[in-house]
Amino acid sequence: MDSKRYTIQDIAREAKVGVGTVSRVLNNDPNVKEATRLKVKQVIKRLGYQPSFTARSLRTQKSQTIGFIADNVATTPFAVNLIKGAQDAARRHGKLLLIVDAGNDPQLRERALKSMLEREVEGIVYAAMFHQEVVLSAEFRSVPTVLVDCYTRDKSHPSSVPDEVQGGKDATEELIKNKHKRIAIILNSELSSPHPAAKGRYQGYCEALEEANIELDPKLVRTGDGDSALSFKITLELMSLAKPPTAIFCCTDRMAMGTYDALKSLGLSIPQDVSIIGFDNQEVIAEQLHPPLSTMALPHEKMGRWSIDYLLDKSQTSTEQHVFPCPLIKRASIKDLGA
Amino acid sequence: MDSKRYTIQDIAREAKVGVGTVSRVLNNDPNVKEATRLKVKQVIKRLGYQPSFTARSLRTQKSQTIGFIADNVATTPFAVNLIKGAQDAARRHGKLLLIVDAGNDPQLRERALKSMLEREVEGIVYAAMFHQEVVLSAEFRSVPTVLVDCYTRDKSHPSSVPDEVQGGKDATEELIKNKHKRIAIILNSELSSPHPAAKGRYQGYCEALEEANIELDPKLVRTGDGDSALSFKITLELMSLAKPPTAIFCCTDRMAMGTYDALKSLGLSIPQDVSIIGFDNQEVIAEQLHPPLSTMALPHEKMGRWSIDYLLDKSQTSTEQHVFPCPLIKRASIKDLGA
DNA sequence: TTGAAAGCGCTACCAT
DNA sequence: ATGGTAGCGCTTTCAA
Repeated sequence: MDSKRYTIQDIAREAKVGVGTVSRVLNNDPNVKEATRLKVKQVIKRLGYQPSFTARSLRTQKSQTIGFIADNVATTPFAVNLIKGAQDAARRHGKLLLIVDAGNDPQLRERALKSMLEREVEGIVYAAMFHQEVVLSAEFRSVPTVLVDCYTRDKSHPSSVPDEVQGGKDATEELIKNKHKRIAIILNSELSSPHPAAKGRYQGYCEALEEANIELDPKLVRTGDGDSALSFKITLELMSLAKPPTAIFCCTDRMAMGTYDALKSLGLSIPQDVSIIGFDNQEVIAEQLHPPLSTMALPHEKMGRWSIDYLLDKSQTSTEQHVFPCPLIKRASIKDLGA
Repeated sequence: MDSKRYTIQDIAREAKVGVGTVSRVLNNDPNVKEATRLKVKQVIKRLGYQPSFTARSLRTQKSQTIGFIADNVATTPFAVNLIKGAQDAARRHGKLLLIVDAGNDPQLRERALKSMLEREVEGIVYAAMFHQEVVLSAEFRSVPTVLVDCYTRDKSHPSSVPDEVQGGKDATEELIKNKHKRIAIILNSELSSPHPAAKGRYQGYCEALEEANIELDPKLVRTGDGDSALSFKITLELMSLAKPPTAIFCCTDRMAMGTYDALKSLGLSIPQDVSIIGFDNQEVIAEQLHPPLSTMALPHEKMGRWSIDYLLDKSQTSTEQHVFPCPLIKRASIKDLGA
């Protein structure tokens, strides 16, 4: 292994210059004669010298490192795009990410923060794996912190969240555009739950219906739990209505799986008999379903990217609450009734 | 924000002791009088002093940090358990993970390694997101490196990979145990491809058949591409055989989705008419499928955990190539023909 | 048991 | 344009 690390002194001695000059070469200081620069660079290359980030950090008080605390990556794998976005942005800025998954455990979260603070991170991004309100300890005030897919009640930290209302509205409008009038919605949780997703998506659904002058039929709004099994059952019930829906808005791609199954078990085909739109764009489902599922994408990658950019650029000066639109991903689960 | 960070000097002055003593208290050195220790601890607490990791690292040449380079987390979300396992192990050892997703780009990979080396990481774990051979630059020899879900041809780095053969064998045996004799297999890639998964799982399938004295029927072995669409088509063909299979081993849960669909479109039910076993235990599929899919789990979390433990404990002394078994996850897609 | 002092490898300032 | 030097905040001798 690494027999011996060279230091800036070794380079200086070998190149017969002062350490200051070596440092200047390292940092691309223009005040170095071209000849000297070349000479130094050569020695650096020959010895395979690697500057010590630690020493540099100590001196400059900049770690070039950002802490990323996630609340539960493992259980919500499709949210990894959040990390991908954050990481891409970090790389552009020349930073590295110290990532820890605190698994929704407040104690782990504090310990992670502490470890990161010790390492003098330049900031923290705290990411929830689904849209929710969070409460952060006061410690988070000691370092610039930006929130992703979550927010604090007092909006004291900058945050970025998906636009659930617009998503719900656009999904419904897509169905309306295709001349559907009897549009069922299967919510992903109780409207009374604290999670903004169900509430927002439902509100968007209502708004779209209203603007299109379609009367909301309470029989067509049902409450699921986000999983396929219950959605299967609900779909069966929906289709046994006197006037069954021609389209179903599943507030979760996972629920769409159950709905697909139920419809097929009834001998109905998608989208000929019933059109479906999902939400989340959980690729492994939406792309593998038969036919591929049209759905609203969560802007995970964009939110991740934004969080780093904002942290580095403006988190000192404001606490913007940024809302990202959820784009429609068209696939093949919607039929145009007007055609 | 952070008005002013205190240093060890501040604490020493305030507690009227030398910095050495403060340092000793910080590091739980037994050679400190209890009274002094208490006094110092009090000042530390009162001032909210946080030791600087950077300074400590510089002095001790230990960063307490490990680099984790992944080749493509984003496209293979179910492999995040790998990160989870690594991170849990790291926490137990009091280390933090510097994670970068190099997205299968060798150049990014080198840059990531360089950044990590600068930060004086104590080691690197390089993780592929599916089982494969990798070629690593010589740079990786300058720091302890352990491989996960991949290996180098010359086995010069310790590595951990899933036991594809055992997985394929156990999957097939589970079917045989349930009295199936006509067992089809849908491979996830060409046998000639460089990926060990298809080859290993197929080998396990052959071994299980042979040990049970079941003759292998070439008509029952088909080559898919890992996705549901092709698997759908293959399943249709399989079922139109003169003697169709009573069970299908899908080498990928995603392919099982297509198989489910095809079977249902034929009016066949699972597992009454045909039994299915998958591979990967991609939870969002296996759990949401109807009925839930029995499948072989990839030992991602265990491999991740092992990689850190091994790195910290023994990577200096050997280059073990560790093979982890793939456990069977029983759900409801297999019928016992003997019952 | 404790304090003082010497660095860890680097940057930045002050001379020259 | 360059060299010398003083720290950054800590740990670890060495003396006392």
